[in-house]
Amino acid sequence: MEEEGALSENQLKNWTEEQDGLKKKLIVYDDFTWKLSSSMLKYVGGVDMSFSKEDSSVACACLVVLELPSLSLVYHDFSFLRLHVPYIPGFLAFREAPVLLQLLQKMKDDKNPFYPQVLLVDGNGILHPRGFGLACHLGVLANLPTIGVGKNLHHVDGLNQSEVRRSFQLKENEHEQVITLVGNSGLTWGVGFRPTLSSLKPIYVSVGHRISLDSAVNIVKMTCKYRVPEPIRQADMRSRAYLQKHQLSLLKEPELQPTDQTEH
DNA sequence: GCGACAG
DNA sequence: ATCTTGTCGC
Repeated sequence: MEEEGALSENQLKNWTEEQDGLKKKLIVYDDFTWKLSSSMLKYVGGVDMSFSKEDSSVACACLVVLELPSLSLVYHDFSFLRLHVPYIPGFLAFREAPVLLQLLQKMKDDKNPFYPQVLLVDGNGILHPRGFGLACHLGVLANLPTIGVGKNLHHVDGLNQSEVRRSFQLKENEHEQVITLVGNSGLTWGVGFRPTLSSLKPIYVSVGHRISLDSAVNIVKMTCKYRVPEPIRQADMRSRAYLQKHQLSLLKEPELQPTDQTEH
């Protein structure tokens, strides 16, 4: 009834090799036909997952699509399932990417007109020990522009959460909404972002796939009503609500198949 | 060796 | 990730 325990070193090695292999396809500049400044960007997707506290292998994945500039919801879909892969820092994609890809693929198969032009992912992009987090992983496999959004900082290349918060407090930065995350190596990994100047806890935005950091930050700005960009926030709230409503029946079914339910 | 470590 | 109400403040 629980997820698998510790993984073999071989598995981690295989996963590392898979990340390094997929990383060769990563594109970190704007690779799309629409223009941010125009009204050609209409459909922004968001994905998130919630988990049962009784059985952490029971999960609900949610994909939403919001329409710009109103940020109104035009699509949402869920998948309820049992996960058999544990969460290991640096390997989140192997736990969450399969079901999220399935939700995207279903939209594509249905030729749904609201298929997202860009996807916001709860989890990092290149802000990752090997420069290939969940947002990159999803972007490459779905061949879709993606943006990574972390609610906590994954400590990479000497980056440190409290230091980022401190630099937002500096007087020279008191009017800054964005702080570039430059590691000890001199590489830029992403930005710390605060939706309001009074926000104490920033979010961390990094390039996923087929987008530049500058464009990624602009899209986050366009979709941020609260701390977390609205597409991810909607996917978060809806996956949590769906889980709480249905988990009783799910906990009773040891071998329940993944079930999709589209509503819109 | 020890601690840190997206969700 | 998950638990969890009210409450203080703009």
